[in-house]
Amino acid sequence: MRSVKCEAVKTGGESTTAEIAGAASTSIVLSVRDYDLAATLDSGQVFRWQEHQSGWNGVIGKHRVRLIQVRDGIRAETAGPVENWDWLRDFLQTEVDLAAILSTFPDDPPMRAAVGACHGLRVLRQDPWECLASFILSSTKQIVQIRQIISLLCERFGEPLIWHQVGRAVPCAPRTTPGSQQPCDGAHGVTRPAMKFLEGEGMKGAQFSFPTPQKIAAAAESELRACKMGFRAPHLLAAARQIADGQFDLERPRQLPPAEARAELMKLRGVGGKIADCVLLFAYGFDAAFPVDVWVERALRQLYFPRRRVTLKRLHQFAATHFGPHAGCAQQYLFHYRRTKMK
DNA sequence: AGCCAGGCTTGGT
DNA sequence: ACCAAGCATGGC
Repeated sequence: MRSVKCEAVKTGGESTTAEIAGAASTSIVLSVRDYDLAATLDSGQVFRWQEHQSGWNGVIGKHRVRLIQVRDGIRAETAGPVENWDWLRDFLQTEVDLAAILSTFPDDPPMRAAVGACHGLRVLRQDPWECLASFILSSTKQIVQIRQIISLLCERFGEPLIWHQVGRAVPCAPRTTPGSQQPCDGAHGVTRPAMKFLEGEGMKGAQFSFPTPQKIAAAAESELRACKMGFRAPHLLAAARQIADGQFDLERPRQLPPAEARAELMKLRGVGGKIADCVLLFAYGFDAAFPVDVWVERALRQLYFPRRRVTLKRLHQFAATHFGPHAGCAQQYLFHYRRTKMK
């Protein structure tokens, strides 16, 4: 039995429970402990989530979603009715036992400090293509700039989701199904959004799906450069083409042992060791993958090797042996701790 | 092996 | 208001 509470859908006084009854609703509360939504969505794993009026607006696949931290877990609201919320649980990884992961971390002062300062920080599970493309665009960029590039990319190459009805289109009239209560607005075959949040400023940048590899592959390099991605444009274009023409199978790394999956990803243009590690961890769920960026490098040097000269290679060796089977999660704590809580 | 490749932020004046 | 320096990673 899943630890999920289902909320009633407000449709003319009628009360339905999603999932249990197999009916669709536009909101749900995923009950979960030890989950800091803000820290998780703002820890350099994902780049499209915007905080707005004490909630977070974003896109998961073709779903426009608003997430709110509530007492017992995370409340989600969507644009259209949803019958099965597994995609949301998968993205948020709400069924992961965080305490069990933390118990595998090394018991040393730096790790205790990082964990103590970042309660409820989680590792998400992203779509491989979106994750790969995002991290190709991340190289030598700061998080604010990565956000801007991806936002432009989605605006110009993604599908508009403004009035998007998840699943099949619902006819305008007559009304028979719950969750499609609005009168026709002239656009046949779509319904109007159920929630206020789906209109206005709060959803800027969260109105488009992430463009497919096919869509990017068909773009001109100059169009991509116009999204301010600079020298990353040819990298993204080449990677998109490798995937679009079937030369590279995004599902393959999933079935490979970690080292081989990493090597496979590094066959893609614009993907080196660091970006491969990010995709292994954030998209494919290789829990031991340990991406080392400047923040993590600084954290490792300051916390584990103060006043000692250590090569980057040595840091990698240390990381590979010291942090255990969930090193990637440990890395996320070190990253967030160093970036937001130290000096 | 060292240099180059956007553009945004930061800090100095 | 303006300008220079810093960032941060893969490719040649």
